[in-house]
Formats: sequence, C-alpha cells, structure tokens
Amino acid sequence: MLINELSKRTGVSIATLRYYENYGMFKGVSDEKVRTNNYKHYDELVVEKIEIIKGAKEVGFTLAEIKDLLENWHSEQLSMEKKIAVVNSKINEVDAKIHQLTEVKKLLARCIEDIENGMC
Amino acid sequence: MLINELSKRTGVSIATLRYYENYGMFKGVSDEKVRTNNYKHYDELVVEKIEIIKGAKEVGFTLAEIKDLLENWHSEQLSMEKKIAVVNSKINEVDAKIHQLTEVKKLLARCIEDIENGMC
DNA sequence: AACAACCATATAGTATGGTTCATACTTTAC
DNA sequence: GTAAAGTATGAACCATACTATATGGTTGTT
Repeated sequence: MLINELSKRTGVSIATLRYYENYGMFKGVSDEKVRTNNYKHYDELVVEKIEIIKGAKEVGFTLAEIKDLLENWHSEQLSMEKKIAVVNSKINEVDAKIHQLTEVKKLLARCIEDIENGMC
Repeated sequence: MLINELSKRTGVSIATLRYYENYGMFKGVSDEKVRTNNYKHYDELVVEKIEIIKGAKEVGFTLAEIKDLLENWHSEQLSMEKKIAVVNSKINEVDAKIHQLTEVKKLLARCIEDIENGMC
C-alpha cells in the first residue's frame, strides 16, 4: 500500500508517518519494476509496527526507545536469543509501568479519601 | 521546607521544581513574618503532589493533564462531589492506560512468538 | 492535453518540558 | 565581615515530536 492508505489504516497522519520513516522507525520500499517514480510501498508488517508505536507512545515510551525495540526485533545481525532478550526487557518495562500506574491509582484513591474527609 | 530540601525529598531538580511551580502545579508560600527575603516554603502536601506528578508523567500524562487534576483536587470553589468526579475520571484514565499497556504487552508477546518461529 | 489528486524531499515553524545562564539578594559558616 | 552556599527572577537555550509550507514530479480521469 502507499502512504495514503497506510495513513488511513493506522489513523496516523501522512506527515507523522513520513517523520517516523525518516526517523528510522520503519521503511517503505520503492517498486524496482517501476522506474518512473519512487513511490514507497508499505506492507502489513509496517502496519503492525505502527500499532506498537501508537500503543507504546501512549503509555510514555519515547520514539527512541520504541525505535530501539523495533530495530532489534527485525535485525539480521542479532541471534534469536538476543532478539528475544530485547523484547523481553521491553515487556519488563511495560510491567514496571503497569506497577507505576497502580501506584498512581493508589495515590488518587487516597485523594478521594482526603476529599471525603474534608481534608482538602 | 525550602526548595533545596524539597528537591532532595522528591528527587526532582530545583530547576524543574521552579518550572513546575511557575507552571502552576503547586505553590510555595513566603513567610509573612520574615520580610528580609521571599524564600518560599513547601509543605508535605507539595511533596505528595510532586509524587503524583512524577508517577503520572512516567506513564504518559502531560503536565497540563496533571495540573488540571491537582487544581481541582484542592479547589475551594468545587463541591466535594465534583472534586471526586474529577479524580475518579482520572482513575478511569489510569485504568485505560493499564489496558493499553496490556495490549502492548500482547503485541510484544506476539513478537516473541514470531522470532521463535523465525518469521523475522 | 489539462486538471485534480497523490507522492517525495527539504526546510522552517510550533508546542512541550525542561536546562542553563546571568544577575542579584540573603543566609550561614568561619 | 567576608566568602561560600542558598534563593529568586527572567531570559535564552535545548531536545523531542511533530506540523506546515514550498517545490516539483507522477498518476489518473476526462
């Protein structure tokens, strides 16, 4: 698919997609057979990566962190074990964030108590 | 306590604390009795607020969102019911983020599977 | 062929969340 | 009383993550 469709599929603006591609988050490929243009094509894997980017961003990961993850995930250089280690370490970070969120929730629950007790 | 102690208590740099105060996240008070300076004093409530800021930031809330929460929490203008409603809506957002994180976790788990199956 | 709609690249501008710096006054320790 | 450390204010600066704008080529429709 071309960038327009990719944008519609993912809900991410074309400008942002280009920014991401330029940043190195993923890569579209130009059709070798067509020499008249250099339109880039994106496949389902790119869609998946963008879903990861969206989700991870929403919960506070930076593009640099996400890029690092995605890069390792599809690297030819790395052994299967190393790739798995990278992804697993990200899963641990996600767990840490879930823990952090439950802490915030506790603080907010205490806020409610304080309000109910007229303490603020 | 003064800003130096506040910084040490919270682990947030003095510059950032001033930035937060300036942004309206909380307010220190100058001692009325001391007219020679306008050093600002911060109490335990400020420490608590900063803990909320830290936690909420870490999981992707913006300062504007957090400010909104903190402002309502200690507003004299709002009824107890409204305050509780504001905090509860934030708790719902936290739950939504937890859900989002579990989705990301699923995607990452699928990454692992893909890697194990040699699909990338 | 002409016109809209689409694609690519480059550059500049914007918003957020800070950090650094310059200046100046205050307190504390010696 | 003087040097060192702490505090306040304001402005400049910086990184991240976009967003907009300008320019020019391509495709598709009529």
